[in-house]
Amino acid sequence: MKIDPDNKADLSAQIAEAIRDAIVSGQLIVDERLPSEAELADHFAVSRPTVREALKRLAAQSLIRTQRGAFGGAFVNRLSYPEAYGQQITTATLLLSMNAISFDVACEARYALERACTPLAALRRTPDTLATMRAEIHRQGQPGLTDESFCASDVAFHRALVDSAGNPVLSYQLAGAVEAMQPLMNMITFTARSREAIVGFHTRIADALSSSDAEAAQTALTELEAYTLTLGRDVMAARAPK
Amino acid sequence: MKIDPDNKADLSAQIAEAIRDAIVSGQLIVDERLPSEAELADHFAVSRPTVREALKRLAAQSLIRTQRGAFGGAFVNRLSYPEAYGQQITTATLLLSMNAISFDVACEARYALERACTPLAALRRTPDTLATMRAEIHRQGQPGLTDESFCASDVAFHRALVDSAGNPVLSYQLAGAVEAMQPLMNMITFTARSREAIVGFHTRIADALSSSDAEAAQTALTELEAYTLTLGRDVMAARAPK
DNA sequence: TACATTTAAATGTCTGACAATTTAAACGCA
DNA sequence: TGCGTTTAAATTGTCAGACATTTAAATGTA
Repeated sequence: MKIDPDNKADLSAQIAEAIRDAIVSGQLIVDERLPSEAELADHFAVSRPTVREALKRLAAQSLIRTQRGAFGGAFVNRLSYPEAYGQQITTATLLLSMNAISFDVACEARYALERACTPLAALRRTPDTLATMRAEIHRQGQPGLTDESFCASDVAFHRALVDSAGNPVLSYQLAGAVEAMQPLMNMITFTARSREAIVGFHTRIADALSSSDAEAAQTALTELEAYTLTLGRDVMAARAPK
Repeated sequence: MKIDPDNKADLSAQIAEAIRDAIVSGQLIVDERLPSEAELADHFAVSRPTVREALKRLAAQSLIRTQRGAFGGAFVNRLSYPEAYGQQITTATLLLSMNAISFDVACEARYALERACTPLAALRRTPDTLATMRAEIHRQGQPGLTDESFCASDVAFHRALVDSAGNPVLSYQLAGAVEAMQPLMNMITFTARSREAIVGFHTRIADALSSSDAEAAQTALTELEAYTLTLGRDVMAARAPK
């Protein structure tokens, strides 16, 4: 873990980077304990608050975890799937909300990625994931549902679809794409008719996966994409009239 | 921006969360200046170092940037694509390296995602992205190339393929999938024969995109996936003999 | 042995100070 | 007045030292 010469950037950022490099390069392995804050301060010739700021940076990225008490300290953290999901989702959500991404572009990306899952999902869907999809479809048909709950159920349905592919890396990658769309979808007011149409598409997708018909599932997804696009465009048109 | 009651978790983590919530919920908008550290310390009734640790957590996630001097301070940062790419890549790389993901699973996810891009790429590929792909193919044919350089060029080729789809959100999502594979691919020793085979697949893909033949591109990608899989399996078999 | 107590090591937090940096305002000068 | 220079103020970056809190090992005791 090397030192920092006469770089004039923030010391805490430099130190964080040095430790991060040590982790990604394998010099520090999972569950290994880092030197104590005092030792790190000594090693880098800085004060303890500066070291602490560096460690907090790493903690924010789930690269380390800290434990108080004797024989506590900072440990290299095994990045778990849930943590990775979470980071993926917040990053994707922020990227979309802060960069004026058009509904069309986000929608296209999302459905393209979901279509990538259907061949695998048709092969590997389990009774479990199918049941989840059916349950969400049923919920989406309930009359009293708010738009937000409908959206949340929509997300749950699509996550089940993605998980059906039985590939955790794929699930991780798509978590951001699916979840980050929710704020955009939440702007849509779902009429009884549009809900009915969406439930219809969902049913077709679930049926196709049940019978392992990847092609039918893709077709239904593509039609759902086109339909979602028209809904989104209506909202955008209503938002920016004139 | 609300306070924290009698939660006994780290104060800096709680404060970071409070500010993050304010950002994602839109209470704080892009380029808006946060209160000074002293004011935040006062507001949350903690000391300045504690506030600073919270701010460093947010800075590590590119949620804020800081500026020194009078009228400096912490500002809500617009998450740019390059930053998002970077986070995506480091997270995906760590997830793969720390969780004993099998080569097969990672490979499957990557090619499934890339296949999702081909229909769009066939429609929208530009002379620019095609030229990049051709250039990388040419480089991959050079004799003196090290295995690492070959890998890097392979990544560049696939990124060009993804970028051909002309959808920045899709490019962002796939950055992790493509780049995170590189450490795994780097374990492979590419013989002259395997390089020739890979260049052949790449050429077929580029040709297919040139002539807007999405189906041919998908077929070539699928065959490349199968071929990569055999290479990876050979390495894994050699690694864990007995 | 089993349980309670002590102790030591580490992180979490606070206080107060100074350094470095940057901008706006004040000032001086033609 | 107009413009360049200086000064002052605000803010983050860093440091030193201290105390509080937590945790597990070591120790003592019945």
